[in-house]
Amino acid sequence: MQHLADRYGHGPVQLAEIAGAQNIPAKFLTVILSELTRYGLVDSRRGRDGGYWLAIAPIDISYGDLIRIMRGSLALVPCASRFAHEKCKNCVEEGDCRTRALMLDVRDRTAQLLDGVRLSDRIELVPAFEAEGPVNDTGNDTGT
Amino acid sequence: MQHLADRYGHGPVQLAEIAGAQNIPAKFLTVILSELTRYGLVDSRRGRDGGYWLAIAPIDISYGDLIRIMRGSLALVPCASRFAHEKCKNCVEEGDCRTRALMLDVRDRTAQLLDGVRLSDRIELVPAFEAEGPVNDTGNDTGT
DNA sequence: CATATTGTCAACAAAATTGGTTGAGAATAG
DNA sequence: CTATTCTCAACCAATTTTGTTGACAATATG
Repeated sequence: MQHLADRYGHGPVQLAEIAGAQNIPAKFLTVILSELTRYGLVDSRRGRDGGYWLAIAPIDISYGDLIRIMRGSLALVPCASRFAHEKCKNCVEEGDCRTRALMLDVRDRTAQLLDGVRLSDRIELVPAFEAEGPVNDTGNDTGT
Repeated sequence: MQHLADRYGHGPVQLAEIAGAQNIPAKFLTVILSELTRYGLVDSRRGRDGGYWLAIAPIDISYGDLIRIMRGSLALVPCASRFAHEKCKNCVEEGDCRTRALMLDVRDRTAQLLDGVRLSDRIELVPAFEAEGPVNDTGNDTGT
């Protein structure tokens, strides 16, 4: 999606290009892209010079929308979804569930962040984690 | 865990009691409780009048800790974990990954919330979702 | 029209995860 | 020594994730 957002307005992008950029098997990507197309997020054209492009301007779609469309909800548990609400199985009464109360809060915070970021936004990149250095107790015990 | 927190200081709680309260097969709960015991969150005693109790005072353990101990990390994707960091497979370079940048933010927000709530805290309960009423477009389109 | 190109889609399948069961112990109290 | 209660490894079944296969449909070009 981000790849398509970057190419928005520049005509169709071909499967092979996206697959290469995303390091994912081309055939598998067809499944994903076809799904996105069915969801209406992406348009496509077949044949020579065919490909995929965003059906919606990247400024008009947030990361929150994306997750809602593709995963059904931003919530971590079904009972904490605000729209696609569903009872968790084997759970206590919802009105008495402390876990649910917390998960609703987590969902709301996540939504507040992800609904504010559009596919067109320049996202502040974070440097890669320093892995397997000679010594790695560099004082950064920032939590998990 | 919440059940054990409520009973903290009142001696061992037996498997059967927790299984009943949590609506979960007793035999399955043994697996979970034994795991919690191995993780050091819970202590246990066998034999008559045996049972489980919290190894740590409920005021000294946050929901964030709980999730870190049991799931390894608060992050939704391995590369967004601050402590148990791991590369996601089939992913682009971490330093270039916008998804990771967002997921790190989500993790931080989640941590800020869950690290601030202790097992001993009285959690504001949320009324159960109104399900399957006669008409349910009650104007609450609050998002998913 | 023929052909090469490129997406579509249903069906299958391997691997991992989730949710759970079984059954043989081992500790503890009485 | 017996009843109670937790321990733990080894399964098992269902589901989800992560793909693969192959036949087909649309499009552009010559």
